[in-house]
Amino acid sequence: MGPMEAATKPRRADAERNRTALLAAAIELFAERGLDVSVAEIAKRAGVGQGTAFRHFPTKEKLVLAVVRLRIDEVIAAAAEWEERADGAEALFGFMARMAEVQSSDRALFESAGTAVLADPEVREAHAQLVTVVGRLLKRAQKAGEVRDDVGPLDVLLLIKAVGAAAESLQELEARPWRRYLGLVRDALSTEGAQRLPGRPPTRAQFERLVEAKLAAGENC
Amino acid sequence: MGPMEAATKPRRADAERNRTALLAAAIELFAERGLDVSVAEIAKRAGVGQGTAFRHFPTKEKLVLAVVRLRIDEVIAAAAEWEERADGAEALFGFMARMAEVQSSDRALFESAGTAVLADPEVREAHAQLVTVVGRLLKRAQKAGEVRDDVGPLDVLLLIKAVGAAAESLQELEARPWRRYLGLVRDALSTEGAQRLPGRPPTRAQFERLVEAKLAAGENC
DNA sequence: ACCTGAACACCGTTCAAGT
DNA sequence: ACCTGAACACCGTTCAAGT
Repeated sequence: MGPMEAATKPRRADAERNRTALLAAAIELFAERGLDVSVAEIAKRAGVGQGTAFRHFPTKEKLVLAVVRLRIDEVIAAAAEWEERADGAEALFGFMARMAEVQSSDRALFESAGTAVLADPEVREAHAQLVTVVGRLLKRAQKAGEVRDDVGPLDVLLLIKAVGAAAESLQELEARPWRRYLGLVRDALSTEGAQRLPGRPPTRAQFERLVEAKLAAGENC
Repeated sequence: MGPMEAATKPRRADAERNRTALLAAAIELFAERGLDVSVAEIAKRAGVGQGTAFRHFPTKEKLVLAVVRLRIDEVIAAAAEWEERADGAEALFGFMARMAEVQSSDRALFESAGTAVLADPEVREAHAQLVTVVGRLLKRAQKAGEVRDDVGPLDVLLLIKAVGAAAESLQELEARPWRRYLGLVRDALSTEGAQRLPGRPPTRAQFERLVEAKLAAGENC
């Protein structure tokens, strides 16, 4: 193994196997029954002792965050795809639809979207990447004159979260309830009939400071 | 006491006092530290044994629902006020701003907005009232030609939830972050530049059926 | 009729003992 | 170096004993 792979420290073969088994079990169970499945059950489905689960993920939250990280990577890939496939508003809303769907199909990503997630360094980096690529999609749609100028990439991500929140109550009622609220967001972001917006677009720098302040203040024993 | 007051069954004096003390303590603690404060702590602040808490509210969820019910009553009152004070879009968005603020100041209302809340008969009735009065506000704004015709009162309530979800991450960053996203919703609901929306406005009848289906299926041991 | 605190089940987390 | 299951603390809920 070359020096480039130093990032992922080498693990014993069984440890590596157990880790991936735990992640797979967690993904399955979180998607099936939400975030309140017990770690004991995840460990059982993965075929390991519960002590092993806590060795790999020292807290349940860390396990959730590992799953969230995988989902964000998925979403980043989708954004990159749309960046090549289309342009302007089409690419932006194509991506937003994809992310809304991922969010609806897995509550893990949604429930922990925005707030404490950024405390985890890995998730933080993935989030930064996501903001960057969404920023590119947004800028192109704005340059084309199709999307209003007074919103930023973090607004876009928060709006996807908003769409998921609205659609959540209608989950079992329709196939893709988020389509309706994404339609409203499309009209909201359109340059047509855009009124002056209160406040300024949130920035990643602000987000970072907010997280650091929380980490400093919160004595999460 | 006349036959009209049969709704609220009479309680012993100490029971009545304990019940209100519990509710007051719950309101305080939920607002301060979120829904994860323990019932034991609520009981302690109310100055009663924890057994007493469970006698009045047989489950923690019931206690939360009682608080939610009070908040909904508050919001209904605000809607009625705006109905008298103003007209058209002004009244609708004045109300929406008020509800967004209540939602931001107390996570209890927000976290349990939309889904399982309607299983509780009291909350269900309050919710029905809320939908009715919001429907009136909405209809007037639509008649005035200021708000698009293809949305219903439940859309409005879900959009307020959405605004709260978007603003949540920015809570400590700005004073009233929801104002920004309510601004976007205003543009989305405006007749100006409204594109055809996928799906149909959700109805209360659908909501009721959804809840009944959940109650029938869910064997919440 | 209502109050109380001890007792129970469950879950996240830790750790001594194994390989 | 890693695995394991028993043990601990905490929380929602129940209940026998009190008034």
